[in-house]
Amino acid sequence: MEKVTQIKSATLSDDLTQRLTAEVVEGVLPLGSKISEPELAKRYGVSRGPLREALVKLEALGLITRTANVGARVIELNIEDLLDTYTLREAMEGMAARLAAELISEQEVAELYTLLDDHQAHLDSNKDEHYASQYGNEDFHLRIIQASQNKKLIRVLTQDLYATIRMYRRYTADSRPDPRQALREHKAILDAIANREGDLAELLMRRHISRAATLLKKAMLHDSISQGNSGQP
Amino acid sequence: MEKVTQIKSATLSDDLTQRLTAEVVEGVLPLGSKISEPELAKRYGVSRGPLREALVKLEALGLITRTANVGARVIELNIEDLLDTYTLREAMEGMAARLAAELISEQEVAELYTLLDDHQAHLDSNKDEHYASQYGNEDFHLRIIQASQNKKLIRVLTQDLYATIRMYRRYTADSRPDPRQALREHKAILDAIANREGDLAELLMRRHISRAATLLKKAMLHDSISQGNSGQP
DNA sequence: TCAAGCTAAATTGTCGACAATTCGACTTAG
DNA sequence: CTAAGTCGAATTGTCGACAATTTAGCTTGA
Repeated sequence: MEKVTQIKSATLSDDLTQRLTAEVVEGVLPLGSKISEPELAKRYGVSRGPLREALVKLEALGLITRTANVGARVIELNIEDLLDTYTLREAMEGMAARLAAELISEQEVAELYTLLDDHQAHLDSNKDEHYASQYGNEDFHLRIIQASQNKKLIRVLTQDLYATIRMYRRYTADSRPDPRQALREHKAILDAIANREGDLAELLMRRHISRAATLLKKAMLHDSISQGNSGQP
Repeated sequence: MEKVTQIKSATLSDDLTQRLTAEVVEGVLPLGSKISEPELAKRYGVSRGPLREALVKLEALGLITRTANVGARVIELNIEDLLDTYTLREAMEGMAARLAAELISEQEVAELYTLLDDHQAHLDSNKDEHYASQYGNEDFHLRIIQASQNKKLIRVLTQDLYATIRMYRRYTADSRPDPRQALREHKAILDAIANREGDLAELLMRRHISRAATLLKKAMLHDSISQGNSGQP
C-alpha cells in the first residue's frame, strides 16, 4: 500500500523546508515580502521551533534573508545577482562537463543521445515547446552534473544553486532561450563529451551558459521584475 | 570604549555557530564524534533551541551531518572529499582570477605586490615559514576572490568552503606545500592579473590549486587521518 | 507643521517541559 | 552459545509560554 497524497517527511522541519522552498520558488511568497513566523506557523499548524529551523535552511539556500530581532524576508531579484549566479554556474558546470568527458560511461552517453533525440522529436512534432525546453534542458544539465561524480560539485549545483536558478527562470518566463538553439548546443557539448574532449566540453558548456545568461539579462531589462504577487496584502 | 574580550553576537544562535565552527575546525570536537545536544547546551549554558539552529547552520556548512531522530556527528575526512573540494575550488578560484584580471584596480594590484614582497621578506629572513606560508597564502587567495566582485562566488568560497578547506589543511599540517614554490606561483598569477590576461590568470590559478591538492593527497596517504582527539571519551 | 519622545502592541529570541523515537542491556527461548 | 525479543534509560523532535527587542501610532513641544 502506498501513500502518495501525503508526503510525510521524517521531521517537521524537513517537511517545512521543502514546502517553503516551493512557495518561494513558485511565487506564493512574493519577492521581498516579509515572513511572519506566527502567521506561517499557524498556516502550517506547527509551532515556531521547527519553522525557525526551516527558515535557517532557507537562508542557507539563499532564498530568504534574516536579520536579528527583525525577521525574515524573501530575497529580491536583480540583474547583478542573476549575472553573478550564472557566472558561478558557468565555472562549475564547465568543470562538470570536463569531468564528465573523463568519467562518463558509454551507456550514459547513449542515454544522453536518446534524451536529445526525444527532445528533438518533441520540437519537430509538438507545439508545446515550453515543456520540452524547460524539462529537457534541466534534465540534460543535471545528467552532466551527475556524470562528473564530484559530490561537492553536485551538491552545490543541485542543492544550493538550483532553487535560485529556477526562481530566475520563473520570473523571466516570457522571453526564453530559443529551444532549437539550445538543443544544437547540447548536441555539440555531448559530442565533445562522447569524444572524451574535456577541454572542448568545458568551453562549449561555458559558452552555452553564458549565452543563456545574456538572454535572461535582456528579459529582465524588459520585464520589470518586481511584480511577484500572489498572497494577500 | 571597545569590547574585544567578549564578542557578543546579536543572537545566541549566531554566537554558537561561530564557536562550534571553530571547535570543529580546530579539532576540539573530534572528527566523526557524536554531538550530544543536552551536553553541548549545558556546556554553553544555553537551551537546546538556539543550539539546534546553530547545528542546522553547521550542517549547511558541511561541517557536521545530521540524521533525523539519531543526531549529529562531526564529518570525517577522506581523500575523495578532499579532491572533490579542491576540484571545486579550482573551478571557482580559476574563475575568480579571470574576473579579477578584468576588474581589479591598479591600487589593489599594488597592494597585492606589496603583500607578496612582505611574504618574500618573511621567507628570506625569518625561520617561521609556517606562519608566512599559512596566512600569506590565505590572504592572497582571499584578496583575489574579493577582487572578482562576484557576490555569489565570494559567498561560496569564503563562507561555505572556507571552513572545510581549513579543516583539511589542519589535519595535514605536517607536509605542506613548499612556501617558496607557492610564492613563485602567486607572483605569476598576480603578473597575469596585472597584465589583464584573464585566460592566463585562470590557467595559472587552476594549476596552483591543482598542485596543492596533489600535495595534500600525498600527505593524507602518509598520515592516517582518523586520529583527531582532544575531547573526553 | 514637523520632529522628537513616549507608550503599547506585535514580533522575535529563548527557555523548560512533554512526546516520540532510538539505543543499549538484559532476558529468554532455541 | 547464539539470536531474537523486551524493557527502560537516554536522546531527539515538538510545543507553549515568557523575556527582549522592534515597530507603529500617538502625544507633546518647539
